[in-house]
Amino acid sequence: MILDILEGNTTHPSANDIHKTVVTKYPTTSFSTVYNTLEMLTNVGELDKICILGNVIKYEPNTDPHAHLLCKKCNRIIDIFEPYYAKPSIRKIKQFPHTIEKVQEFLYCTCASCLKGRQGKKLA
Amino acid sequence: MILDILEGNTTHPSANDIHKTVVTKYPTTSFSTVYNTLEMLTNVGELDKICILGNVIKYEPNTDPHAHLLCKKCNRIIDIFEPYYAKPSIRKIKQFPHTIEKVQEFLYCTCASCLKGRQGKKLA
DNA sequence: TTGTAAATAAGAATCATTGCCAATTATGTT
DNA sequence: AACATAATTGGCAATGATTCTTATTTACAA
Repeated sequence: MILDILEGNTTHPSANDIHKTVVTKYPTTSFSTVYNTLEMLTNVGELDKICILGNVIKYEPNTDPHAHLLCKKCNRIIDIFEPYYAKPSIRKIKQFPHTIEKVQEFLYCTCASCLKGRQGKKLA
Repeated sequence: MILDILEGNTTHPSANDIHKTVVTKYPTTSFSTVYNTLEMLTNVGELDKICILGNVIKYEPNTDPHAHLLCKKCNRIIDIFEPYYAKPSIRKIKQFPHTIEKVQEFLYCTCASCLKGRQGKKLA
């Protein structure tokens, strides 16, 4: 069910968000199980964790390389695939050849909606 | 004193690390003061916060654009200025013109020392 | 000196995450 | 089916980084 919740989900939910959804169907589900499952799914490569400046960990079902745009006004996280994202050109780092397994790129900005003064409620 | 500790420091210390150093000279210094000072220095642009996947916040005195290499074996954070780092080409993002204020890039890897089997103690 | 504002210390509060363990469930074997 | 064993789960306590609160101290100005 956790995979179903995350499949195609672009809202980057936290463990707490996911738990809230799961308990509507399986009311006794504990946080342990949610965290264990998310950890397992991350380890097998189904999910990525993203964490912005010490806030809660969010779970990203789209593991294709892409950047995340972080709006300081509304706290929303927006996936950016093109054209900013720097595709890993690993060989260029002579000190660390062939060892980079993952790249995370965070772009701090004011999002388009907030720029136009029509952003929604600020997320937690 | 906190600025002095961080000046030229490439170890990316945490608030706790900084507090430990400060109390050797000013034994009554509280965490409140350390956190308040770090927050203030961040707000005036002297420091950047960096946070890796839910670990503690580390403080980076070098605010020049650069990437961070994160070794999974020894947990060390290494500054990378060239040639990987994608310099912000902000104008290329049509959806978000002229609004990107900061870019953070994290490269997950095994560092050169660990590759050669001579890494130091794993950091906390 | 005296009043007022700012900074600080101390510790409690918060809260996401992890750890622990007993209870439950699944799996495999006769 | 009955049993043994392993894996998963639920409940909740523990952890620990960060924030909050409040009284106290310090800095500054009139």
